[in-house]
Amino acid sequence: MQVSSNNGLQSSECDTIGLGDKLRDAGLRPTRQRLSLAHLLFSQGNRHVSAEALHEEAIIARIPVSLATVYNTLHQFNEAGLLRAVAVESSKTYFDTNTSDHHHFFIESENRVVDVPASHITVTDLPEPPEGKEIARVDVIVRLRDKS
Amino acid sequence: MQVSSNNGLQSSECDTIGLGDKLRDAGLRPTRQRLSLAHLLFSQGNRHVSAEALHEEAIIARIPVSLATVYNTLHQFNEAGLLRAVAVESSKTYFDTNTSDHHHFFIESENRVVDVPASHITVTDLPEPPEGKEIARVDVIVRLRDKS
DNA sequence: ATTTGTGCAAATCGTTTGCATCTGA
DNA sequence: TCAGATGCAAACGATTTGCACAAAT
Repeated sequence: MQVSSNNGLQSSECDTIGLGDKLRDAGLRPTRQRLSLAHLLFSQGNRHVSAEALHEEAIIARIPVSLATVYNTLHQFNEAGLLRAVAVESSKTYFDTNTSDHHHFFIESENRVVDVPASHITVTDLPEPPEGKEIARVDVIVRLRDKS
Repeated sequence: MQVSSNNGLQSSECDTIGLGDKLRDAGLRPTRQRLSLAHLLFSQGNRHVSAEALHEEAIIARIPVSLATVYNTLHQFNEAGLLRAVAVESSKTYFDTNTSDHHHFFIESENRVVDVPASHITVTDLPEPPEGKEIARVDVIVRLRDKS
């Protein structure tokens, strides 16, 4: 839960070096705002953020970045495989920093996405995909409601 | 007025009488536009429609109905359990006329939702829901991409 | 210097809402 | 009658886009 980020310049190459390479490898220029956002996203364990939430976080951390850039960045990260957009029936889009094979709870009352605890859920008996298609991935959403 | 509130008779492609009862049972007044939309929705087998698509269909079928009413109606049907909103990562909301327990393909290249052929897909090893929550339902989305 | 990213505001898109007008029971 | 439905247009929230400016290579 460390939040304080050096606003902008990162002369200390501790973990921003890794991020820089990560971005470069993904074909993205390691700019200030991309590095900052990447830091917010990837240095706090697995997260599920909306663009708006990340933007607010950035502002609070005194990282000057516009909402448009946050959207751009999230999509670029998503396409680069650094993030994963989660499919939930909600007006907003959520991005998951955990790109490994796993599934989600969706808490209806809070509009919140949570990882399903490790390695639970097994999907078997998958159907044949239609002609000319292949399975890109399988998403399981366990929708939770408040116990009545 | 007819008195039946049984569930035995399903109207797939019959008259609007069955639909009228269906709506009445759901606590919805069987108005012209609701009956017409219900007819479009339920007399053609299982469908996955967006509000806009259904609206266009209605216009083409010379059923005068506003887009706002289509939205209202879809949501009312959804809450009444006559339809099911499908969670896909897409800007639009899709409604499924098949309310039974089943799962979906999502064809990325066409932004289209399709039922998974009967009774395929088994989900096991479901996790314990967090304290105070219960599982409302489990959705599986098999995302398909064009075979490369 | 050239290319790519960024910020801002305006534009878009899907969806919702306010309100005056209709309609079905 | 009269609560409940409908249509329209304006309002809305999330996301995108156009373009001038700034930063990275």
